[in-house]
Amino acid sequence: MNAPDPQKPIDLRSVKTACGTCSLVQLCLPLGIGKDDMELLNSIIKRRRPISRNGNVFCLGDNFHALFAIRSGSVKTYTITEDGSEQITGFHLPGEIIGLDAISSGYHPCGAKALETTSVCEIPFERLEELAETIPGLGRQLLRIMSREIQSDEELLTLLGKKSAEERLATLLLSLAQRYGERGFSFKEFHLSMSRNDIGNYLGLAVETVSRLFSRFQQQNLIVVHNKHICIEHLGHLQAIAGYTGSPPVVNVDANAGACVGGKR
Amino acid sequence: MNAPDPQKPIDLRSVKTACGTCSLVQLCLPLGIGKDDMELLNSIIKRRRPISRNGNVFCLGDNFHALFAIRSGSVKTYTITEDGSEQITGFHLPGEIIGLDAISSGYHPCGAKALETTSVCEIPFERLEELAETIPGLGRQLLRIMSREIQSDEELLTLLGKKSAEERLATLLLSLAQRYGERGFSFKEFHLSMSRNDIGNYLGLAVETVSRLFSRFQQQNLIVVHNKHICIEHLGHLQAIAGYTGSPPVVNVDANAGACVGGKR
DNA sequence: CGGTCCCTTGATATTCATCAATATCAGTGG
DNA sequence: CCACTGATATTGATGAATATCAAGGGACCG
Repeated sequence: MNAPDPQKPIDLRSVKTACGTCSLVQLCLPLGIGKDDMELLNSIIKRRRPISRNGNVFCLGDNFHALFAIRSGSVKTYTITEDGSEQITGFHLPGEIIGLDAISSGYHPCGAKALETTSVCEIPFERLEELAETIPGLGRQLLRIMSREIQSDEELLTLLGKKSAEERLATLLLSLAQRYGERGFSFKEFHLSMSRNDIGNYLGLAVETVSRLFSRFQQQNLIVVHNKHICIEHLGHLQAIAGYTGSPPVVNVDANAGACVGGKR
Repeated sequence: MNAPDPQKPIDLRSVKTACGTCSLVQLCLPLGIGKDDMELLNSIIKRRRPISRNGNVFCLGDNFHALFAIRSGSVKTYTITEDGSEQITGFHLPGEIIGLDAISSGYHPCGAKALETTSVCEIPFERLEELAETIPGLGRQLLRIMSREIQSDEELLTLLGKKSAEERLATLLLSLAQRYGERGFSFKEFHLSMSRNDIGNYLGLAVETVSRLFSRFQQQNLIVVHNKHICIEHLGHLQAIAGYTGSPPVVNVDANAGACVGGKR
């Protein structure tokens, strides 16, 4: 069930113990804070026992009291629309923080469900805020993480607003490839922990369309698909499909626009 | 070129525009911080001269050095995709903070352009971070604002991923109505500062579709349209179209799922 | 081994984009 | 005030992309 780990980048035992020895430290909350401070952060974090597939990390509507960092496994976050259908808002891999959208309202506008057996670190938010007052680097990193989340949501907006079905799936595959790569796994060969249904839901497509696209991509020798196992054969070509036309993006189209108010370019 | 110097103590203009007397204080950054602290915050904020229609608040790719709060007018934020086309990521009204997506990378992944004559407050980010270390409430409010942004992006994702053209336009109209209402304007009658093109772009629809929908909504007596002036005639019906089916949304569909790990409901 | 769920593939339907023509609006200058 | 121009908006006709419906095939699990 678990993804293959070719280089064994993650020693499970050490991951279990503390942020200081967690291999995800470069991706996660403690990035850029000192050893002593890390110890403090470590002391407020609760490591929970693994959640099995389809288990909830938190539920839609839950009171917000903590953020969660994914230690291993993977998670989908989703909302339920007024008519009862689900919209998946993200797939999350180890090192990513979920629950950020709940800070403002005090309850979770999204639910989070494990796609496979998953361990998470629970980070009580009040204590995190207290800590951030004494560790400036921590507050900064939290802002950076939230900013990155906003940025990635914006990319997803573009995907849903402008891209064709082909472009959408190619973009998702490349995103997963890159993120697996950043985590020490192979970027060209990985396991999809989510169902076709989830993929379609996330990309705003019908399941059938997703299925057809996988078939088409395979026919074109872009990828090899075996159930949930994906192998990317032609990264460049896949990037081309995802929207890298190769043509240089024209940044400032309108010549008549005034200069920017805020700042030098 | 430069904004009026906020340091001068009893300059009428600065008094007029200071956070302490700004009508947007309930919506904006200073919410929930004390009078003295407000003065501090006020001292780092630069008020810029108005930007005329189509002028840039900041440009795509600019180095990030400040957030901007909208004081009056309205702004669209947008990215340019690889193939050179624009995707609008948001319309922003007074009291809203833009530029949050630039914190993590240090440059602006979105541009921001005035839809009409617009004034903004420039909030240098480094100084804001310094200040947040001494004013805990400020850091908290910043997190809340970012969280709200994430939440609203997620709603937009649902809109683009699941909703029909009709639902999308109705949702946008209701969102604008509500936000104008919160700002003390009429919620049932307002002026669209953006073009049909912008609306279509934002909603992931062709201009022609938007135009047809306006016509159809008007035929159905839901709204009255005069160019850019909108009057909502049947709020309830519009809400129904936007997705409020009236049927209670079933929150926890799956009975077999495990209990939530994080927290009590 | 049988049942269930998930995935795939084909045929048809629908929504919305695109193309094209006209209409309206906002400036500009005579 | 009017005529002129370019941008913006509306409306109709057509087509393409993708959803929906339907059926069969395969994987996983007890």
